[in-house]
Amino acid sequence: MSEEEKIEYISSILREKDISPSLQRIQIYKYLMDNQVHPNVDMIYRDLVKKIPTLSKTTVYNTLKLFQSKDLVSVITIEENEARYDIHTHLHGHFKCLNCGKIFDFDIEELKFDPMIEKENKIIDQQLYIKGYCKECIEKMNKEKE
Amino acid sequence: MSEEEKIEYISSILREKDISPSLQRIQIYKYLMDNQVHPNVDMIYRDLVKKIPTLSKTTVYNTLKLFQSKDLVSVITIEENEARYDIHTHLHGHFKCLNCGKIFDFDIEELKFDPMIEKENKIIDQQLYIKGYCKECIEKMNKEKE
DNA sequence: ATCATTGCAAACACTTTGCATACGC
DNA sequence: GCGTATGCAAAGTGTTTGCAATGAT
Repeated sequence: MSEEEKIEYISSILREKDISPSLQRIQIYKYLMDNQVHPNVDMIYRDLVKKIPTLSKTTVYNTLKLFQSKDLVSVITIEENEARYDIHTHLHGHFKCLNCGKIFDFDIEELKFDPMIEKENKIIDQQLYIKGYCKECIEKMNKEKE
Repeated sequence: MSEEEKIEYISSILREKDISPSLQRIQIYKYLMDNQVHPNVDMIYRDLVKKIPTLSKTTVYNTLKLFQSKDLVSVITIEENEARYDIHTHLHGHFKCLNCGKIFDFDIEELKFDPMIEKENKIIDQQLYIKGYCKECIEKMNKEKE
């Protein structure tokens, strides 16, 4: 997809949700598409302000809140101190390495829990978070031991 | 279990983890035992300051951090803006009602995901969060419609 | 011209830090 | 008496709010 095509594609997604596709909104959405690393507000701001020098953090906050309310992005609260954002896709889990801080996705086949939960309550969003030590950090730690 | 027995029991748990069982620490642990509603720091502080008038929020923060590091409590980050605390027990999920704000536990039989995740990485903690509308709120909303 | 969007600055809320006081062995 | 635990006050950090300036149709 060319850059222009991508922008047109994003614009159509936004229009479908009754969001007027401003420069800032398109770029924030594009950033989330291109950088699926679950960025926080600061990362989004610091990278995009290079392209849009007048950009303010408030706009990033406003836009993400808008996207959230329209179900375009989901918030990941695996970190205790800050929100991270993810383009809304299929159900997947998030693994956070307690050593290097990296957060990566993994596929979930199925979440098995008491079916009454689903029957009695209305589920809007599900998040599975796993914390631990990632493959790379474990290997590094093992090497250091030698 | 009598009150004294409970305090003795908590003291032994703390001592096992090399934590000297001070009045504050015992009462914070007891609060988490007695009130399994996933309180935040403010709830713990507001209730306990009635019993311990000199209590400070700093102590609540310090103590919870200490308990966390000793694996006595787990932090629930289902809320975007604040941490909630839970006595460390068996694996269970948390459901948060987007209407009334209540958070309740539910049992998980099994978490099914790619076994490579478990093989390659070291899992320390797992959290499953579900957000939606709870039974009571759904019933209330349906009644209001009539 | 009007309405929506943006962005600055200030306010907010939760949490952490520095340091002096108080407590326990 | 000495080391740890406590608690006040201030600072820090992520986020929200109020409002004026800007932009789009």
